[in-house]
Amino acid sequence: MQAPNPKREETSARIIAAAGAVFAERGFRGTTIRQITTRAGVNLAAVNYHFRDKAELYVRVLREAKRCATDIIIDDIPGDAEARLRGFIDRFVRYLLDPERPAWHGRVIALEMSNPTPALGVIILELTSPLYRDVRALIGKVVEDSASPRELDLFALSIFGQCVFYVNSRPLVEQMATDLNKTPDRIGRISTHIGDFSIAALHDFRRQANQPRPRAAGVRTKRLALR
Amino acid sequence: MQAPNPKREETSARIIAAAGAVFAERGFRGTTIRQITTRAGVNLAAVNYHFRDKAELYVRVLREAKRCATDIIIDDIPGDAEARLRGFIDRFVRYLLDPERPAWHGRVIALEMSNPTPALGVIILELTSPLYRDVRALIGKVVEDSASPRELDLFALSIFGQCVFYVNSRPLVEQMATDLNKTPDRIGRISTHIGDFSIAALHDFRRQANQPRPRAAGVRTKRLALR
DNA sequence: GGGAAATTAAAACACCTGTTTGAATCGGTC
DNA sequence: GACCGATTCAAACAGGTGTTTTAATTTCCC
Repeated sequence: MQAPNPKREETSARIIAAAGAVFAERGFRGTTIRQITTRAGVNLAAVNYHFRDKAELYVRVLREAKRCATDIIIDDIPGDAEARLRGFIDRFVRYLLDPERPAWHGRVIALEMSNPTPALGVIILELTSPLYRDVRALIGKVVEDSASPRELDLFALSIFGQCVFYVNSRPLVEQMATDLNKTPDRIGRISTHIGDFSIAALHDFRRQANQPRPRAAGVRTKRLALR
Repeated sequence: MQAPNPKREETSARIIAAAGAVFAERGFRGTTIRQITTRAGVNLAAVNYHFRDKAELYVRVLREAKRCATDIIIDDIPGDAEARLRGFIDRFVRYLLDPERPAWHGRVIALEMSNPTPALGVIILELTSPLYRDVRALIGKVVEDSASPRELDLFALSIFGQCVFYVNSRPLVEQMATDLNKTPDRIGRISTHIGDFSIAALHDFRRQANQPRPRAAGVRTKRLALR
């Protein structure tokens, strides 16, 4: 009624919703247009009519996932650097795992990163780059600028890695940590843990950086003679 | 010459090598038999002749990756629990990232875990289950049995997550941590970092568990009012 | 209600997929 | 050299893929 094409919006939305779910489950290559249209309850040709082709539909799905990720921005989180880092982790984990939102929002992005298509560069990196940069800067504040750029990267990757693992290797998580999945506030529990775990490691790094003589010389640099 | 079927062994091996590389790059569903046979320089029908079908070849590839992962076992690593945990992390990271081995060994398993096929249960979990169990027990020793089963799971997942991230989200790692990839001993640097990061977090947990009154009450359990 | 545009529907298209076929070639043995 | 099983090869197969086509239907405006 409001737009010149009322039905168009509806079926487009239904296709995107169905496509998001299937893409998140089977990846771009593993998904067929017939799976999408069947799930959406629309005709097979609808995808090529409303979107140009399968690739463009995929881009639209990624864009939608990206759009819903903008509220992860950490500018509005109050408190000191540590609290803001905890806040980011909480939001990020919820974005990835919260069943309230369409389950595919986080997973379709994680899948695209582990199995990239040409869409990776134009969409995903646009989303992750500022996020990564902000988190990296935040970590720098937590350790009071005592880390080198390379160390900042390692810290950031450790934090991202912990978060993404739950959605990227879900079968393993569900198989191994069986009683964790039964926890009532599972997501909150995970988020709090990753925050505790990471903050503790960063504090330890800052402490060792501030006292030039490490408490146990050689421990941090000990390399193992293996293999 | 040695076996009753000299050529058979050779082309089988070439197919497995080529298939491993392609499967690791594009996943099971995204890989075509023609890609494999072209890369291996063998006839198209060779796959169905030497292996029954594509699925069985995939299982053989996973089995090969699993076979080469057996030397990650941590029984033979000397030292205390902390040193053994560091040793495991080092071996695991090298298994995933070391370009010396066929690059697909770790990645084909990581891909299978993020995008499972029916082969997941019968191969991958056979490999990861004992690994996970051992690491979990090792963590228990590091924190001197002060962690609940659920907390042990969270710790183990944090460590695995950090390691797997580098191979699972490789595009992001390469794009973001640019100068890390230029580091000469990149893999050793990563392994050492994950060890430091995790051990520090575990030590902090043990310290707080041993002194019943936490140094800053409320910090560990503080939940953020976001969204 | 008539008519033009937008949308849906069914069918077909060309192409690629995994797999099979049957003949050609190779390897060693008598 | 002739034989025979094992292996390779080119060709073809049935089925599924993304996409296009063409007609039917709906929607909205006059």
